[in-house]
Amino acid sequence: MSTYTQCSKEDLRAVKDALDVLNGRWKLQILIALLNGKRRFKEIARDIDGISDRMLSKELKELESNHLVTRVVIDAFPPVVEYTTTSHAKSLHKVIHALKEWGYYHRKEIIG
Amino acid sequence: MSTYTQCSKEDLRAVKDALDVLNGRWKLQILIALLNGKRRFKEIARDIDGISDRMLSKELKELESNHLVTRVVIDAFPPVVEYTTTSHAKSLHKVIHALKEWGYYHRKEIIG
DNA sequence: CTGGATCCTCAGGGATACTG
DNA sequence: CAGTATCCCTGAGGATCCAG
Repeated sequence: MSTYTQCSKEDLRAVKDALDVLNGRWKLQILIALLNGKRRFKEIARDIDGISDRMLSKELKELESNHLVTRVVIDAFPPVVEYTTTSHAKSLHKVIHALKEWGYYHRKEIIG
Repeated sequence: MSTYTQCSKEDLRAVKDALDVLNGRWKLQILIALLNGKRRFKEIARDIDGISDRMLSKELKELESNHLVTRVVIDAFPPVVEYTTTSHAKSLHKVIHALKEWGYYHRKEIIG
C-alpha cells in the first residue's frame, strides 16, 4: 500500500460529497448520539451540548433526507418521536473512528 | 469487532477537536492538494476550484498554526514560497481515506 | 414533548484593488 | 508571484415565542 494519500479528481469529489452531507457543527454529533443509542428528540437535545431545538430539528430533517436517520412517530399523548440511524449511517463508523483517533493524536501534537 | 460506534465524552471531544481543526470548506482540500505534492501558492490556488487568494492565504496560516503545513520562503525574485505538509498532516490519510470511501458509498446510496 | 415560525447576529467567505 | 486591505453579503446558527 502506498504511503501517499493520492486523490484523483473523482476521489476529491467523493471527499467533498462526504463533507457536504456532514457539514456544520451538529450532524456528526447527532449521528454519534444516535449511534450511541439515543432516540427521542429531547434525549438527543440533552445529549448534545449547546444545540438549540431549532437546529436539531433542521439537522434531523437533512439527515433524514440523506437517508442517514429514520423518523418514527408513535401516535400518543404526549407525542413520542423516535429517531434511529439507518444502516447507511452505521457505515460512518470508520469515518468517526478515524476522526476520533486523529483528534487524540492532534491534541498530543499541539499540546504535548 | 463491535458493530457499534460507541463514543465516550472524551471520544466525542476528540472528534470535535478534529472537526474544529479541519473546519470550513477548504482546509481538507488544501491538505489533499499538498499531500499530492503541490507546493507553491499559485499551484495550490489553481488546484482548488473556486478558492480565492484571500481564503487560501488565511487557511494556510491556520493550518500552519496547527502544525499541519510548513511555509518556506525562498529569497528570490520573483518570490517563491513553498508549502509542504508536516508529518502530522500525513497522519490524516486515514481520515481522508475514510471520507473518500464513505463519499462513494453515500453517492451509491442516494442516487443508485 | 415535538417541533414550527420569526427575528436577529455574526463569522465565513466572495470581489476587487493594491503592494513588495 | 505571493500575498494584504477593504468592502460587502449570504447563510449558519442562536433566542424566543407559539402550536398540536
